Amino acid sequence: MIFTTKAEYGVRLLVELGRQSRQPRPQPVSLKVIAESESLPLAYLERIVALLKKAELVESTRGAHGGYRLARAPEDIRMDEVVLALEGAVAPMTCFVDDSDTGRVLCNHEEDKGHGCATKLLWMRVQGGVVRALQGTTLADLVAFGEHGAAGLDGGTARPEDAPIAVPSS
Amino acid sequence: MIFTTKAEYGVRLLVELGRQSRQPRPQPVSLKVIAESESLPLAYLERIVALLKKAELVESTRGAHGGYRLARAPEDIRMDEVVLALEGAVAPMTCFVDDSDTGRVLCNHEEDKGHGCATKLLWMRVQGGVVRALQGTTLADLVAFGEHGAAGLDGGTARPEDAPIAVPSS
DNA sequence: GGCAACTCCGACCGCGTTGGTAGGATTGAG
DNA sequence: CTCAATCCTACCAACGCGGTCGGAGTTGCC
Repeated sequence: MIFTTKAEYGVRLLVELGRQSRQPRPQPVSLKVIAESESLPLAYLERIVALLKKAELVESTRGAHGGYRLARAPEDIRMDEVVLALEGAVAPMTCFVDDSDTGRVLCNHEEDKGHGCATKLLWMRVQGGVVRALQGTTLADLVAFGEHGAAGLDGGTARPEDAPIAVPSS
Repeated sequence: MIFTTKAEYGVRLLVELGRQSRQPRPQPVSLKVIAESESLPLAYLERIVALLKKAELVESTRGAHGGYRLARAPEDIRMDEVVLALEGAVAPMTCFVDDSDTGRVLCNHEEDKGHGCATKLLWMRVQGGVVRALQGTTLADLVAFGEHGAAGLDGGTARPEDAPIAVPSS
């Protein structure tokens, strides 16, 4: 499993806020409303939205009739930011560490007697695929998708026809 | 983190076998040799290679001078098969279940009052990216990459220039 | 002022998975 | 026979995930 429920719930929450944000006078939405609307545990949502706030993706107003709203327009919220805030990072393997100077990704066991870590090529490609999907999707896309149904699902998704990639018996 | 060490060790193991398989008279390689060569725990490797054998990706000969060898040529071993055997499946979220009749992926909470689960679009795109990277890479690619160094890393990988996607403080 | 509705914050906890280890049974070459 | 290898099952510590609880701070409204 790639993502946990943090990402799932967090994105659902943002979509809900994104719907509200298009109204003429967008009022802040309380977590209680969202929790009931999406059938999610309120206390858990609180911790999730805290991550989004720390990343400056949402803003909050406290007190009665308070709540949350988007810090930017849905078109300007890319999903790589969101997932980074919620899940911490998208790295395919634990051996992927960041060289904090250059920002380049590299592998722990590089020095394996001459030939570098052969698996690196694979993990780089996988990560590239994930990152591209994340960067190419905005919150506005998801909000629109929620309205119009399944339209746009095939845009760059290329659902594997021959390989089910289904959940096995395990 | 997307993959566990099962995938990491398993792929390393296959790469090692892939190197051997190109010799004129390919002898089976014992796990002990691989474990020492890659600095991996032998007992754990045994369990991992069992998964590969069950998926008919490797063959074994028992007894003295026994060991493992690839069941096919490295060019015919695609990484989606390998990861499926090792990790069980590649699904971005727990809510992705397989409709075992059609093989189509769908989501648990479809009926959210009219507008379908809006996050589905995102997870489909992500999964598509992963699956395409996995299907587009063969064991032969990894073996060749291990020899020639970093050549070929950019082939379709599109390393994100502006987004470090680095491991954060967490 | 006081209450109710919110956000905020830290501690706690059961559970399943991950990453190993231990120990032995079986098989085959020399 | 003996040694080297695969095979197989059980066991275990540590960790992260998903979630709860209780309380403290903030604000609108009567």
